[in-house]
Amino acid sequence: MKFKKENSAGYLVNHMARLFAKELQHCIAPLGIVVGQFPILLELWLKDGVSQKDLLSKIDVEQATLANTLSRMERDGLIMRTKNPADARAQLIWLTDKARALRDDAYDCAQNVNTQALRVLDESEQVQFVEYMRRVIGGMQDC
Amino acid sequence: MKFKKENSAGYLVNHMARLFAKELQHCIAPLGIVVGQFPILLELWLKDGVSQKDLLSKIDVEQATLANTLSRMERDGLIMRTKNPADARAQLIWLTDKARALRDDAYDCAQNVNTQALRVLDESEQVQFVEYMRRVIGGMQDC
DNA sequence: TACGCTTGTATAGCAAGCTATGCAATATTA
DNA sequence: TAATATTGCATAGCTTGCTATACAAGCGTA
Repeated sequence: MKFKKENSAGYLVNHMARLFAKELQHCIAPLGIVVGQFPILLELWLKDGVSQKDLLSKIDVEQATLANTLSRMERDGLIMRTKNPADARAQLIWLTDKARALRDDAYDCAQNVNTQALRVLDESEQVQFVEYMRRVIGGMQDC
Repeated sequence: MKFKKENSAGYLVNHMARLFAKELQHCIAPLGIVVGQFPILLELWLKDGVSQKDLLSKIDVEQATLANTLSRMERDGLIMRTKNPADARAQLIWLTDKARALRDDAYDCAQNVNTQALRVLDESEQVQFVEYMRRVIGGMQDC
């Protein structure tokens, strides 16, 4: 009848996620971006001029979450939207120069947070840890 | 100059945490509770009649987050607050009978979610995974 | 072509997290 | 004891996430 949170994967995962987010937040705040925008920027740095739907397929959040985050990014001058000539419902999403310029610094932040966070594990443990997470996520997605 | 989210611990941790929360949410919704209340209930099931400060020391969220969640729990009839005779600033937090009755079902939910989520790992991998998380969290807390 | 289904996006409304700040009650100290 | 500092909690205001719903534009089909 006991339940120890220190042994509960769910509890630990939640706690760890908040610690990661806090660290990343700290590092990217000076760049003028926030954590929820990060995955979107990662995709747009690879390729912009895409529809919201295209973006959605590459990002693991719900459509409504993406739409809201995009609104804030537009407000903050990180993206611009143009008409999609092929479909009047959709728009094309473009990075601004400002957002483009942040890329390398942002990459560095993410790398540093990961490195710092995983420094308590040795090289092979780190690989295993990431591998475990990928497997767990994979298993949870096809339910 | 590349940054792959599939290899980024931070990205995976965040994604995994949302999947866990979604699963737990699903399971406990019929009980009339929500995920943010879970850690608080876990502590109160062990011992209630405590101050907010006592609770805070056992729960890994900020004070403001706890205060807000407690308000919603009071609204939802899960807790009651009484005056603390020893200190007029503080209050004592008590579970209602309704909340007390949910305990075993809630434990089951949490156990089931953990079991399901980790089923892709074998016994020893599960132990390692949890151990890794504890170490990472430990390392991130004393920064 | 007109009707209805599907698709792309937006909006409403909520929970849960954060930082920053306010404020009254207690404690400390000059 | 009066002034000041600390403590316990609440509130404001924001982001990020969710579900549910709305709605216009496009598509398919009778």
